[in-house]
Amino acid sequence: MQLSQKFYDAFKLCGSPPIARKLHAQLILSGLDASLFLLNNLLHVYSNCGMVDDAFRVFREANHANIFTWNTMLHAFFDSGRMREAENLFDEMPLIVRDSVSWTTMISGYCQNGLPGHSIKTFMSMLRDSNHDIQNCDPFSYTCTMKACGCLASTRLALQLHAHVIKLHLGAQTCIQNSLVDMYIKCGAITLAETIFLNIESPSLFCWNSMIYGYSQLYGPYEALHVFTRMPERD
RNA sequence: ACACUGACUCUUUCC
Repeated sequence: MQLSQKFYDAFKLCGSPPIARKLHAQLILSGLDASLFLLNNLLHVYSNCGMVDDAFRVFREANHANIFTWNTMLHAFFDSGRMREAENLFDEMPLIVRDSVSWTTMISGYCQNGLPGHSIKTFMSMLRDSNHDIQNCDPFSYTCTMKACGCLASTRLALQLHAHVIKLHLGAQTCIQNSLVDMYIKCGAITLAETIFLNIESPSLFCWNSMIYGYSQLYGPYEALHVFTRMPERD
């Protein structure tokens, strides 16, 4: 077995700061810290262990950062609530490097840090600034944006996003349907959620849970329970 | 090198 493979496996298992540091030291000693692939994995390990500063040190010392390096670091900052640093990093990213993952990380990062309004603004920037249409058709960008819309509880915006995903022919994708249902529920627009839900041949667990939540909020526990009993598979 | 980055619901007993 290759040594690099061993590092890769060890990174996958590593969940504690002392082990992370030890692996880092051994990576340097072995000379394999020249491998960007392994450095990217180390970056992810540091991020998972809540060691953002160590992650950033690895990032700065990496000679030729690729898209994985940038995006992993971006996510690391948001994960630890360091939004300003995430923003700075995003601004520093060369435009050629930025991809739909970078944008989606920004959108979801703001939302997870309690700033759904920023998510929407970022989404608008994405549509405006990235000329590549392919980059604007990533379903993950829309699931994250719709989540932010739900947090804002804006039915008006929800309808616009809905029209947008239909126009891009993303409406048949399961994750998009999940997000549409949940977005409308969070906006309190249960009729619109039902319209989507009833048109899905086999709704996912995500959808069912969103509907149950919606009914419980609007009609109380008994109606919610009624929906629950109609689920084909309960867990 | 077919390995590395972002999602969508609920839950996750401190009181």
